[in-house]
Amino acid sequence: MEDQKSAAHTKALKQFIVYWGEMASAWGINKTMGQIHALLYAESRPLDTDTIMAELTISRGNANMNIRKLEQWGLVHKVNIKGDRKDYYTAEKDVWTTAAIIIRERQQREIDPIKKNLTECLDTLAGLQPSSESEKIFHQRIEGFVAFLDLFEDFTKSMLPYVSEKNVASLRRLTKIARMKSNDQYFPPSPYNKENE
Amino acid sequence: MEDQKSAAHTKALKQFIVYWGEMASAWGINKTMGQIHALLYAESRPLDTDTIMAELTISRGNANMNIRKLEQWGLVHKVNIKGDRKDYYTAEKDVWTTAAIIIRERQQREIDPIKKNLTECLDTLAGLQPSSESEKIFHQRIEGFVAFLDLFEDFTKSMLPYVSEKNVASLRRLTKIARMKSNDQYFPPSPYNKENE
DNA sequence: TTCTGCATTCAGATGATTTTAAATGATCAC
DNA sequence: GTGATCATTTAAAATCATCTGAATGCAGAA
Repeated sequence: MEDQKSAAHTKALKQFIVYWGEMASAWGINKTMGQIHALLYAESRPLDTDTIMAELTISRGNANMNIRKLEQWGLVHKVNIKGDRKDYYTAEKDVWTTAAIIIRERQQREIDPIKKNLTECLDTLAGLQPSSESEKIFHQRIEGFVAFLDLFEDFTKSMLPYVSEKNVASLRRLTKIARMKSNDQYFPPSPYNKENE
Repeated sequence: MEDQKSAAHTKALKQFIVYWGEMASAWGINKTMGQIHALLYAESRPLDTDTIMAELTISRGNANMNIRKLEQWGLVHKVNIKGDRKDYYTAEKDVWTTAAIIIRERQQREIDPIKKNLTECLDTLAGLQPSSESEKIFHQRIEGFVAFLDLFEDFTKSMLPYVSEKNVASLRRLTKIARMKSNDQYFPPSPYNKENE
């Protein structure tokens, strides 16, 4: 059952894991969690904890903690193999579903609570007559930001279900519509050209 | 010129700064950087370093470092006031432009290099005849992921310039289109209901 | 029941990031 | 030139997130 892997495959897999781990940090996911996910995403068959530990040279505790977090998120699923007491794990394989899950988690854990707080903060101000120009402006700024979070959430919720590996083409079409409608082609250029380092 | 602020305003401002700082962490920006940005975003007039230091109770070095980072990102601009040697700073005020800048930075610093690496990784594999089923699958998985990053970038670049405070309405329309076109209303539900903690 | 094989938890170790405080640099007024 | 004012850099300290390894828990086998 265990199929032989070429050296190139092994090397590429290792790199893939490293890169995915790095990217994970960019998405509010810790390195190990990302690497475990990469390993499971790349492998066709489910792996057990010991294999994961060995492959990534991490401790059992670390492996366990992060596997469970991945399970909670819904990115990884437990698989039971009959006649074997060990737990095996496998990853969700559709990248879009994966992205949707990650975005949903971040929304829930990081954006929603802040939106709630800011809305409260706004309520406090709402009753008062703004006593000065700067108060009025401040008020507007918070409102603007909350509106942004709202629309962003709305947008995310609309877009995510729409995309999956099955209808990437449709998304491309939508992207094109957006681009056409966009008369001012403003995409702020990076203001500095990696001058140093 | 200095206008008096009500207690409610001051309290709300403090909270706003705290929340923004928290949210910043979720976006790959450190807390102080986020708080300075919040302060400058909320204030109508430019502030100098000493005011910022006092307002956030942070050291000069810390203030300086983070102001400069914000400037490099293009989220904050230096303002010179005639007859004053001090530098004053003010923030970009359009939330969408702000979001666009943040996303662009993250794209550049975190996603692009990984995409480049993965593409190379893929090139290595490309020449080889896949020697087994799992190699073929692995190959497909990386391809899938790179395609995802490509489309994501493309999408981001299309959408961001399109949105700004001036045309939020158009975005709403687009969101509606997306929602209508989306026949399968799949938005993965969170698999766990904050059972503990 | 006890033993075995895993899964899970947790206190402390490690390592990364952020912050500070003090030193240095730059520019202007005199 | 000198002193004053602010900006910038730096090394070391503080803080924070992550990881480990040993202890504990739990379920099935004998």
